[in-house]
Amino acid sequence: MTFTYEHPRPALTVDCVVFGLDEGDLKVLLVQRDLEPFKGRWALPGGFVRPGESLDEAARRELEEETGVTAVYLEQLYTFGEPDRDPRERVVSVAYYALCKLTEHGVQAATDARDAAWFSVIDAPALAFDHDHILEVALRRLKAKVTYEPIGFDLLPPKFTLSQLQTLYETVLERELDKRNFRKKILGMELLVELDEVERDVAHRAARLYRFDRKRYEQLKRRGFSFEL
Amino acid sequence: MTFTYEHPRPALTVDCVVFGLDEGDLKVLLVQRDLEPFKGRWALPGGFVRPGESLDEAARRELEEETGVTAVYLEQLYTFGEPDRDPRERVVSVAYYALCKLTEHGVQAATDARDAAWFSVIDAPALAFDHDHILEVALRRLKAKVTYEPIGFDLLPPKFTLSQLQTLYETVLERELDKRNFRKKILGMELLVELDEVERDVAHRAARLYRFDRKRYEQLKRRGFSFEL
DNA sequence: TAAGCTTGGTGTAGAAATGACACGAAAGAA
DNA sequence: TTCTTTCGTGTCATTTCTACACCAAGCTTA
Repeated sequence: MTFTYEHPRPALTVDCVVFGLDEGDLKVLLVQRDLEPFKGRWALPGGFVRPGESLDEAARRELEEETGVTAVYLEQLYTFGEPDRDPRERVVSVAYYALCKLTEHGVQAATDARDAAWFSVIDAPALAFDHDHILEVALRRLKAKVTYEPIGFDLLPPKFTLSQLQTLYETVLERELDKRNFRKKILGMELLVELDEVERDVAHRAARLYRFDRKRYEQLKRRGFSFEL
Repeated sequence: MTFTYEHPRPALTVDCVVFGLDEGDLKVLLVQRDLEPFKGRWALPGGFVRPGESLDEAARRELEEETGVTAVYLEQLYTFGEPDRDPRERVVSVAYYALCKLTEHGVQAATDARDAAWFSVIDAPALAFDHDHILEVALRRLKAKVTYEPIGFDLLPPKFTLSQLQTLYETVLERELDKRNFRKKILGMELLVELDEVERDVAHRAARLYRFDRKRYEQLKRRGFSFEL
């Protein structure tokens, strides 16, 4: 079956930059291409937008299909449409970035569908197409976004310590933060619920666990609160 | 001549939200549709992306063709791809927003190409397709952006007074600012050059004219300066 | 079981940024 | 010459930011 139009149309794809957090290491999920062009090179997971599905849906579907990851946070990043970004033909790609809890999508993603694997963003390999550029834009956006919206929680397990949270911010922002000031700021936002529970199996004093109160966040956001770090 | 593909492809368009400033009034440039669907309704200027042209180029070209406006500032906004946003067939639209000096593209735009006209954003008519929604997103983005990047200058003539600049911010942000604090902040950024010139033909004390030092802005930006208001 | 190691958890003070506030000067209009 | 309008300017109180250090808890190991 074929489809015919009066004017040429670019192919439309979605690509996803999926971030995960492994201790003090920011990781990105890549898939290895098994077709030309760029066969064998690593690339962002993505694929064609299907009829009847929205762009968001396409991004979520491709991510799930190609890597098995069901990301919690997914946001449109930018649309890349340089005429020659794909050597075969014109392809316009709507890029998304996603955050997911690495603990839940651990190493098995590497064996799941195709060849997917997590790479440190600092030493990721050279990617296919203009995906290096897309990754760069995504990183810039992530850094900007965490400073004024509490999206970082989507990178952590549901229960976390304040130290983990601080490490997250330090990792993403690539700078150190003062422990006391950080705790003051974060707790002052009143977005965290202190749990009656502490860390387990650590070789030192166990830290208190917290969870992110998403409901409260939605509330405060509607009332126009800001969440700058 | 026709074009045939193995899979269905959405049509790809660009749409532009063009902002202009008329004293204390933020305006948006609209065109009246002369074809079904939504014939006679006002809509954002835009059109199909042509082969060989980038998305940015397409936006600039459509804007120029449909309205005669050559906007100074143009930035990609968001890509809208709900399957049913166009009743005829699937159309994915990459939306841009643009800022231009209304003084240079005054009322003549209304008579130029087709039927283009400036509307106050506060009482713009109901638009075709999902353009109301796009306009809303553009406004939100513009408000956010002016608070941390000095893009507002692209809405003013090359030489302007501090009062004009303040009115601009007050208009876009929809809140009043303190004159003395505003001047302190703005001049403290060292982005303005004081000219040896004052306003003319005003029925009161003439104000000093300034111009935006774009070179210096690029410099400071590279050095990581921020420009929060 | 005592000493040691590691991380958890807490407050204060000086510096900087913010926000509120009022009046004389300039220039054209009446 | 008087009136009207906008221009242009500084200070002070409050809030926010930033830098900084020590004891407590709990496991490890000698």
